[in-house]
Amino acid sequence: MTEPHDPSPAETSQPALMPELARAREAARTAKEQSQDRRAKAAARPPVEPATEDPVARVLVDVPLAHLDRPFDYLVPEKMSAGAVPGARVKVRFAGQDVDGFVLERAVESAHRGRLAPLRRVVSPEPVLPPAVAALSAAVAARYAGTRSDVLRLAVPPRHATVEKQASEEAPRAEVDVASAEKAWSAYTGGPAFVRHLAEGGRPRGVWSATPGEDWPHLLAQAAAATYAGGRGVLLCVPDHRDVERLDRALGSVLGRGHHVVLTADLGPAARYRSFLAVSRGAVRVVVGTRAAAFAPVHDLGLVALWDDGDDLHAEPRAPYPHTREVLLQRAHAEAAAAVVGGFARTVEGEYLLRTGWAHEISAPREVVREHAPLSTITGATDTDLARDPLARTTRLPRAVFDAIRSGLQRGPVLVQTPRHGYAATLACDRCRTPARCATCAGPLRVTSRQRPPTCSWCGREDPAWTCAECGGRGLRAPVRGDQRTAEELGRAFPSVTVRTSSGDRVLATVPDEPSLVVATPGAEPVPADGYSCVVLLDTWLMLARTDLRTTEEALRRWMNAAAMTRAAGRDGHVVIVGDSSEPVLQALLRWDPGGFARRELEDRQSAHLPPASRLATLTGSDEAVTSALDTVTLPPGAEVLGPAPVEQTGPAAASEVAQVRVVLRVPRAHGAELSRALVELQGVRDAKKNEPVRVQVDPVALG
DNA sequence: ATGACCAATTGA
DNA sequence: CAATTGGTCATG
Repeated sequence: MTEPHDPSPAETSQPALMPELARAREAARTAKEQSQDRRAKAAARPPVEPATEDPVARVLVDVPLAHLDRPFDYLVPEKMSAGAVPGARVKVRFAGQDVDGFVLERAVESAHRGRLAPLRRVVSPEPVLPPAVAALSAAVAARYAGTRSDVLRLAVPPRHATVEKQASEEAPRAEVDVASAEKAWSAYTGGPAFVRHLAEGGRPRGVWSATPGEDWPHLLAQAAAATYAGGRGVLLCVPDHRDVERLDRALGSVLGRGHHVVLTADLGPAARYRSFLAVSRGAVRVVVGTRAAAFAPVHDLGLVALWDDGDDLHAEPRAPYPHTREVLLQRAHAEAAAAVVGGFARTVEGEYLLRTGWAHEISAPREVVREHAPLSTITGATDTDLARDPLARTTRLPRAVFDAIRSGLQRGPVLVQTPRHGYAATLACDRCRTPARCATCAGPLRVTSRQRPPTCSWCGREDPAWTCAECGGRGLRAPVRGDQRTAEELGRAFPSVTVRTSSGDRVLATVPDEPSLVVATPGAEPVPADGYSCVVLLDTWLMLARTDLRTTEEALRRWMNAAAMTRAAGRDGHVVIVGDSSEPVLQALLRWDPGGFARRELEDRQSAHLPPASRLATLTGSDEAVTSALDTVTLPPGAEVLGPAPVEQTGPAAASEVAQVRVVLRVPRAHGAELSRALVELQGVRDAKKNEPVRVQVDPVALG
């Protein structure tokens, strides 16, 4: 979506696609029928007096069908003229039903040949869908081959009438010290210039690699303040609620009270709508939130900021599955705003923005990074290593890890990151840790019951006589110990120390600056008051055992996010990585080189024709549905069709549902827009024919 | 989705 | 030949 977006022709209501046909049909009806029709209508409803000014409203109706995803014209009764402003919610009669809709614009006349139905009701004159967001929704729908009504469900929160009656509290006058904002960014090459540019009303775009230990909420708040000082609005999106709270506090301390609002889905309907209205009314122009905030109608948008863009929480799980990064970059483009995409790690998409020159790099010189980085070491931990280490046999921890934890506990809190329980439920060789695969189809082996031998989760064959293809080993192990088990073991190894766990739905926000052990799953690490003295990354090989498109990138991101909480080497901060030191990704972690890793990863992806160099889309549905969709669709030149292949069923509903298959469509990135267009057309045709639905996903975030 | 319309198909 | 079913088209 970074390519220039042409204003969609679908935006304006067009004459009926086949006017001749429409006229012929009209003529075919007898004059008698028509006059009866009119008389019946006139009798049923008193004639509406059209508005004297702009009596036509172009309305986007809320129907889920792809071929109805275009504006329809309605007559505005004079009585509703004042309320039916662009962006207002209305009720209209559509195909014999009362449906919800948004007024996109008012017009003097309609290109529609027939009689216009009047608006039924103005639900509320509050302009909740301003033109910029309407255009954004159209662009996102087009990009993800979805419908605008689906996107609008994500973009406009449900109305709350009580809240709407209340006035929004206006932000006070801003007093911002731009010099201190520049100073906050002085560790980064080009940082102060970037901030100055923001304050001066410019639109710089940067991909920011934060140094380890960076107080990133403070820096984002300073960038926001600089933009705000120049009289413009700011939109900041972060992965989860804890990050929102941190950034909320940072904005409060930099901007003062009342200058920003928090906008997340978990605020609840009333508070969410209150925040939304404060923004849409222009009372407040700095917004921080999760992916639900990406569409917030910020006035005079000057900066969009995204933290940790690799976090899959930025991927919307509801159709059409837009990614916050793409939504924000589209906004930066369309609304001429600056953009910053930041993180400790760098995504290949971030690297691609640099490669194409769309954004420039904001990172610290090598010596600054070194100054902030902890001391990092890698220690091996295969069972053969452990067997040679008597201490490891009793504590199940390699000696180096045990020593590092003991030493770290002298100086402060110690974090142990362990892969999530069930993160990879597959089995692995207990000697070399190679994931165990089915001899017949190479699917992953799992243990489904204590009584049964290991079973392939793809083809279902049992494999009682498995041997490792790598080392010939015959022993299998369930690779995940889980955070609870790890915590118990550490408690026994360090009996006098407090052990806390943070994972799943029991996530700790912070941890005090005193000796204690914290066992956390990736992404759930509590923020230490003054840095961890030591961070241990357990079972790194396990995170790399997945077969997803982003396995390596995602693993490095999680490790860097944990390692970034460690004190600098100068303050005896130590990261111990348990894994294979020959792994290039662990070397990148050791050297703290997110850029180098992203460059290599992007090259690999380009040569393998994977995103972001290529654009992928998946079609999922029953075998028949997917096959017929493939017959119908007109793909752009050079498109590849991979599959169909059966989809691994997951979740509780899996057993009851019909078997699903999936095809992957792939085109060079330059043809991405054409692919999306083709898929929109496909969905339109299929919906119109009432075909069995096929799920279309453009740029799926995970592809196993 | 819902409904209207037309043509082809089925049943007596 | 009427009743039924299925495909196509339109929705303002």
